Amino acid sequence: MKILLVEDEQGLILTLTDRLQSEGFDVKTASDGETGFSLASNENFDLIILDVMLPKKNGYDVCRDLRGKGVETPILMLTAKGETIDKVLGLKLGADDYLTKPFEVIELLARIEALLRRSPGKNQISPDFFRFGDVAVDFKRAEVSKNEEPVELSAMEFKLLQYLIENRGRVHSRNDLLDAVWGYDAMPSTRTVDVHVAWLRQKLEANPKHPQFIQTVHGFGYKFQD
Amino acid sequence: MKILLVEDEQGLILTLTDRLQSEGFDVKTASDGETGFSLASNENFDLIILDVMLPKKNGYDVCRDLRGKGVETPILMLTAKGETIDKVLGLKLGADDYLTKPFEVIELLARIEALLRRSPGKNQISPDFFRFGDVAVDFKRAEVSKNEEPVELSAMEFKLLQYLIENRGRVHSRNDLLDAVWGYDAMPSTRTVDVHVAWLRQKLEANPKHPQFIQTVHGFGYKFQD
DNA sequence: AGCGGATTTTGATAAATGTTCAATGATAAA
DNA sequence: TTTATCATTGAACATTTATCAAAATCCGCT
Repeated sequence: MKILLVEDEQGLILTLTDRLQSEGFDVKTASDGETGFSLASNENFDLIILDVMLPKKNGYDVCRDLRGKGVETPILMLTAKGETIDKVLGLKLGADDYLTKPFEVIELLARIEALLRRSPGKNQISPDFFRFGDVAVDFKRAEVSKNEEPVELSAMEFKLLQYLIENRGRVHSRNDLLDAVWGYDAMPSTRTVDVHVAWLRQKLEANPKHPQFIQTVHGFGYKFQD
Repeated sequence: MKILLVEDEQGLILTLTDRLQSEGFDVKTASDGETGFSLASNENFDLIILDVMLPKKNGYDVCRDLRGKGVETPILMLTAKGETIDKVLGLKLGADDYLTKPFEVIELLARIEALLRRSPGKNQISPDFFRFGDVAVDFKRAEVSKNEEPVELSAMEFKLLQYLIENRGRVHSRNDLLDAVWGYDAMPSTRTVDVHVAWLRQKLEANPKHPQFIQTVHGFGYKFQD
């Protein structure tokens, strides 16, 4: 589980990062609003912990703008004491929960747990469904749609897509893909994978020339990133 | 499987009803909260799809009150974009899942399947009558007619048709079909299924060369889609 | 049991569809 | 700018599916 912590108080960052990591979370931090916003919009977190008072861009703005961009990651806001009115504001802007400083770390953990538990789909064990951009993939039915329009994928295209999605975030060399998806044993070198990747981009990406999800990692191979 | 759809947007009602019915569900609709509530409390549904914004009584209230009355039918809430906080509220009130508008219909289908799979008494009742194109199938009598003219199907043809219809929408590999319809254990490879499919198409499709209902999914197998 | 017709299976071949490969041009790193 | 890597294309190639008819099987009947 990946958590983004947006907080400027150095001490709190250390305490929380430490504790969260020891709870098994993968933690990234940003110490100002702008950095937080860009991290949150470019990477897929399971939860965002967002302080209200931040340099450059305050928590409310970050929250509102993320929601405006369609980011649906649960957000837990941290407000300073006496900002009662602001809690409501935070919730209106799309936050999912809030916590008033100072707080007990254990309470934070409890709320995190609650938020992660109630975010459906995210913590699904066997994802038989996946959505990215305006593409929807149903693994059970071997069906893909884009903006409600069914997209026809060949069997290989579908298998490749499935593999990339199931192992998203990681880079796969062409050979790994040939091995994992095609079952070929280290065929010397070939453009087969490239061609299939190109087809997938053609059919699924908004702008195939500049793929947003099916990315190439120069010198290494390909990866899926949402 | 009976689904109650509580939604006030006429267009969405049509789209969803249509699709859900073609997936084999028995769909009833209510276009305001009160009607939805009374239908849900008086009849036994397997699933309720509940919009949040509704005339007369909003989705939250419907959800809370149904749970308060002891109705345990799984509820899938539809929230408008940006109502993030409301999702949580919905879950607190006893909803089982939610989906944010706009969504891809196949995502809704996937979530419905997941919810139904989770729910206990999932003994599916297969209808004893089915219609597609100008074909009518009577499962009880094992009779098929096309344009009122009786069509003679052999036993195997009929069983295959029935299986495809009862599991419509899903793709079945030849082996799955051999297993499910013929009861053969993974016979190596055979043209049996193909031939039977061809016969069904010959007898039932308007244009057997370009089947409208009994479709082939290259690389995967066959599926029935209406 | 044996016969005859209907049904089912099978394998061969044709048709449709999907995949691979190598050449070429484009792009990114050094 | 140079070099390495990647994207794209179309034609050759491979696989999968449709169709057909012969062979095998099943089934009701005597």
